[in-house]
Amino acid sequence: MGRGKIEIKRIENSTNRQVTFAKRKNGLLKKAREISILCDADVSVVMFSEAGNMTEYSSSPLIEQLARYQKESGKTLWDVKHERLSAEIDRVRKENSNLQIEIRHLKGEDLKPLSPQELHALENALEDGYACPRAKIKEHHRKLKKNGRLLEEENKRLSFTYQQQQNKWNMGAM
Amino acid sequence: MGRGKIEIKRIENSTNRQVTFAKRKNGLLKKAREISILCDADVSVVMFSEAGNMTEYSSSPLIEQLARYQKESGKTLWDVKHERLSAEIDRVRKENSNLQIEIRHLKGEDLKPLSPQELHALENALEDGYACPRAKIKEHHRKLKKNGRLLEEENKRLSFTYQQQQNKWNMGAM
DNA sequence: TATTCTATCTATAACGG
DNA sequence: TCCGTTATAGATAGAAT
Repeated sequence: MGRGKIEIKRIENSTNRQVTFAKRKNGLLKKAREISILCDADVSVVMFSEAGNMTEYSSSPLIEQLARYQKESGKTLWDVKHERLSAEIDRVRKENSNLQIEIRHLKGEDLKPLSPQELHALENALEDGYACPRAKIKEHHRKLKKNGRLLEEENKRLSFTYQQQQNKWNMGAM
Repeated sequence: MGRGKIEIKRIENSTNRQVTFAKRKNGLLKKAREISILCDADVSVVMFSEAGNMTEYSSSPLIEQLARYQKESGKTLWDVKHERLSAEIDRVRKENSNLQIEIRHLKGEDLKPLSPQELHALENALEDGYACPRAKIKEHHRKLKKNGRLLEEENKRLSFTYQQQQNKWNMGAM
């Protein structure tokens, strides 16, 4: 819905991502309210933006819905919490370590333990679309500098114009 | 949306109410999935139909989102015994997210938000010592292939020697 | 009761300020 | 960043099956 169709995958542009979040957040809350009213259902929605801001909607106190959830699902949220949290820490730590390895590989370090298949995948990651990152960075940097120069020039022009204006006024005042 | 506009109030006809619940439930779940993917957000939805049937969607384990909810909202859903575990998860998650950003930068993506200082640092990371990772990878790959060939040759030599040995023994036994 | 159809209504992507 | 607008994609009410 919108001027163009979009694919459901992470929006790479951070500004667009935030804008879309704000819009869709409201849409989701509206839908949640509507279904709870229309169909006499209990609905809770809890959302965290990337930045960690929380939004919640709950047609009845969340705590009650959770109690109900426990009863229905047979999952004892509180009791097994410790185990699940520990498991999650393990998982996230492991992910962390994998990410660090990936970073080393992208920098060309620690390649020895890689299988030929993995090396191929790594080469592809660097070739397909990404080309040489260094070149991309340099180009981006150049662009920034260029913009910087343009702004400086504009600045000079403006202050010159301003100076002329001042001079005119001063002349008039004499 | 539909053949006619409807007012947002309890649907009195019980059959319609259930049909509408089934349809809108799917719609809500779809929207929840979409926003979590598009905007990299954590989203949980818990719904109970009138009949008490539960449906849940959670982009990450519900338990964690509840822990997070508790922290953000200041509402105590249960004992805070495990706050340290939650804090640790948050910490490692945040680190993960930073690592993912670093990976994108190393691949030359998402450079726009970087300050000139950060760009310099990134350039240095790629230049100092690491050179062009792609070249390094290729070289490493070449070496592996070469080693592979050497091992093959060594293998051939060994099996030839072994064959000779066997022949000798066979001769002796006859 | 669940699914399918489709006319119609709603949400929202892209854009402009 | 946060509105408002508009064209278009998507959701769904009502009906049929």
